[in-house]
Amino acid sequence: MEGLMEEQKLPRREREKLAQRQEMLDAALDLFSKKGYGNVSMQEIAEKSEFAIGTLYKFFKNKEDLYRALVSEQAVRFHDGIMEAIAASDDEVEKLRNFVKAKGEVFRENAAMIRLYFSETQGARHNVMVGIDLEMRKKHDDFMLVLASIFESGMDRGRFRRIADPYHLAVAIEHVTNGFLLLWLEQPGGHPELEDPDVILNILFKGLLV
Amino acid sequence: MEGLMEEQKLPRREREKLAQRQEMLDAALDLFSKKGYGNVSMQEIAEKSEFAIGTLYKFFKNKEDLYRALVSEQAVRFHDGIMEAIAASDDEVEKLRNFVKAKGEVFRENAAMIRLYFSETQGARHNVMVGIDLEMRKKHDDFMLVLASIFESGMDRGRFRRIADPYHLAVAIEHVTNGFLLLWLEQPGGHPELEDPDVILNILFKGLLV
Amino acid sequence: MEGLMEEQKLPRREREKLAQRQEMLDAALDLFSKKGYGNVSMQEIAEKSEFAIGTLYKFFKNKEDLYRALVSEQAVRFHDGIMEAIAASDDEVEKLRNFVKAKGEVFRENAAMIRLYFSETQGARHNVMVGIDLEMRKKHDDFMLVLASIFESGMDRGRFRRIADPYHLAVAIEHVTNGFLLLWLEQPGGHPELEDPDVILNILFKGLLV
Amino acid sequence: MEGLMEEQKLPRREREKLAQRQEMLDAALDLFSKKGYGNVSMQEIAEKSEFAIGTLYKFFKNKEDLYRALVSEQAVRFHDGIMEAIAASDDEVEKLRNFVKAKGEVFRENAAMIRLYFSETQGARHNVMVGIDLEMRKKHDDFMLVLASIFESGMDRGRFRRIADPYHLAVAIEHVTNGFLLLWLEQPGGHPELEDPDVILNILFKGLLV
DNA sequence: AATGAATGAGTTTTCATTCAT
DNA sequence: AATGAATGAAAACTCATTCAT
Repeated sequence: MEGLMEEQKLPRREREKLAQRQEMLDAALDLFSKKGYGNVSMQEIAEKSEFAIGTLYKFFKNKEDLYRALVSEQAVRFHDGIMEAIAASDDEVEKLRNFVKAKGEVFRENAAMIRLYFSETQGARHNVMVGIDLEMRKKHDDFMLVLASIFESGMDRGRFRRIADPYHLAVAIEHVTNGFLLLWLEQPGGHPELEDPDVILNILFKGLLV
Repeated sequence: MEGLMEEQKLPRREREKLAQRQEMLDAALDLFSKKGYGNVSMQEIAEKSEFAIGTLYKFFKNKEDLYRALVSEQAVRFHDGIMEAIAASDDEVEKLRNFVKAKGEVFRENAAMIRLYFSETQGARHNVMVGIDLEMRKKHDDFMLVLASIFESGMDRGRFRRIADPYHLAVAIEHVTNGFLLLWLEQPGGHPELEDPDVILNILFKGLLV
Repeated sequence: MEGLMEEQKLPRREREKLAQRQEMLDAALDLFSKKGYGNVSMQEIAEKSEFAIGTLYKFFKNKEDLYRALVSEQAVRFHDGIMEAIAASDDEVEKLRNFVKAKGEVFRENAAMIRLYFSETQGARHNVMVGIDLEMRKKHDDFMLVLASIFESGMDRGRFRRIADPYHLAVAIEHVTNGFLLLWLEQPGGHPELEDPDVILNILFKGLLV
Repeated sequence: MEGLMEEQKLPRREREKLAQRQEMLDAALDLFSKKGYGNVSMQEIAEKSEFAIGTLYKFFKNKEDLYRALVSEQAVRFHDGIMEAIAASDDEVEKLRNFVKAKGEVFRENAAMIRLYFSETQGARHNVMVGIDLEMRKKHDDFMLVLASIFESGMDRGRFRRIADPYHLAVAIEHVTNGFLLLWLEQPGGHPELEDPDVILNILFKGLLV
């Protein structure tokens, strides 16, 4: 909302520039998520976004810079959105529910981006971002600490049982949600029950053992 | 065990060939896991494995074929090892414990291979294997069904409470273990408590909610 | 002197244009002499001279044209200055002394320009000016004839011995001065004795052989 | 002479490699000397030498490396040849005569190379060899000292008059010969008298002044 | 008239793959 | 069978030049 208002205030030329930049990033996102970083040429991105190659290089220093911008800008948006959702309640259970809900929404709205996000935050971190994205990395680490603190305060306040280390629980909930969202990514709409956050939360909330 | 016996039966020439092939794959695994597929040249693999480039091409149709062989053979080992561990007990809880234990061991022994495993089973499946790895994919899907069936039979036999869909529980345990193992991958030895499978299992076994 | 008077007569607009043009050429001279033609972009010249690229192209058809203008204008100044110095006396010895003196002064005042002068009058005439600079070439050839005529008239008038063909002597004095000035260019101030023209002239004036 | 004998001893493969390398250098020399470094593409050199571009890069790390090899190998040959000619006599006058003669021969046999040599040893040293060719530079400086020492010993032995500093005389003879050879380069055969070394030497040997 | 954003041809360089030895 | 020299297509990137504003 604020973002929109700010954009309106920019001089026309600036707004155009931003729009162009976005078109380039959109084209790149589509191509990268379909074919993978290594199989997309700058030529292709230029053609798809309908700019000349030289223009791409006016906006991004090189291919890696373009890629980094793409991943990092989106990641910032994701994290910020999810953090906001968490902050919207004071109750720990509600916070977790909001987290799962918001993460699900982000996933469903940005499937293409998510594939990229996974290829960079999970495993093979060398692919393109060889030790780059320190900023992104930091964001993610901070976020895990926020999740952990939710479990901790829930325990302190007697809402949660101390079944495990709070940080371990943070890791668990982060990866369980990823797992389910990946499931959805593979066949969108194939698991409508997963759109209910409680289906996911119950796995942690209720004990499996009799 | 069986593998070894089979090899013994092969004529010398054949055994040599297999050994050569393995040296190539080992060199490739090391390089790919360190630098990423796109940053490793066939020249490098040839040098590291001490074969001529042409010889590499006698064994593998092209670079992608070599990569595919590498990933799929490793994945086979990986899955087979874990399946075996699961089969070693009839008790569902014990099966899950064996699963977590075996997966952890495989991880710790094959960090290089794991990076590859993640870059191919998680998200960005396009990186190199654009729609390839069908065989691998199938293996993984089958494995998830095996996991699900453990939960199901546990429920049927009254060992587990029906807190969630068995397949969902399979997804959960798969990703929770991944999460913890990834943690270990980042700082090996940094989380010694995670070497106890029960620390991980408890997260699913015990209910968080009071 | 005349140059200045002419400029004063020009309408303001014209004078401004000439001044702008000169700023462009000055910036270009500095860059070309420091980095070489091939390593200087029009962008850089535009930035250094504080004009827009488009404006550069209003003044010069293209990069080569700008370069040509630069070299040829400098060469004109150079040759005119030296010709004037030569004309300032009627005595041949004095003419040669003035030539050496004036050439040395021009060198010391315009080291940047000199590097350009050498790269164009010596050897590798193709560098940029592939068969271009006919005008410049002509100037230089004429100048050699002037030098030769000094030797000739000196011989006719009995001031010089007929030790060699006058044109050969012209070539000799031209290159000997170049050699010494190049020496100075490499370590300015390193050879103060060379600022005395007679040190150079004596090499031709006095016979080496006993 | 020795060079040839050595080559004969090399294994066939090595000899072929050297021959290929030479073909590349020959093609490059021709193109560079005709069009200038900046106006010759690796593609062109590849085509002219009838190798694939990749093969060029097997022999030379990059374009600059190829250029450097070209200039420096030839320069070494030139300097060595001339040094040898100088060493062939004990008499100073004879040494200088041999120098002028040998330099003339080298010029006449290697006109294309000479253009390149000038563009790198004279003036605009940045063109390509920005502070590179230290080895070459050193060779040339050493050579000037050798020339100077000839003048010095000639003076000590009473063969030469002390008309100037020996190093200055070295600079003078180096540049006077360059001047005449450049003259010849412009119209080969146009100045047959310059093939007699004494025509050049007399300019220094005999005094101009009456 | 002045600007500088946009262009895209052209350059260097890499590397998977082939094939003669 | 094994080799590795040779290939050349394809990629990243630069920069002189144009032209709408």
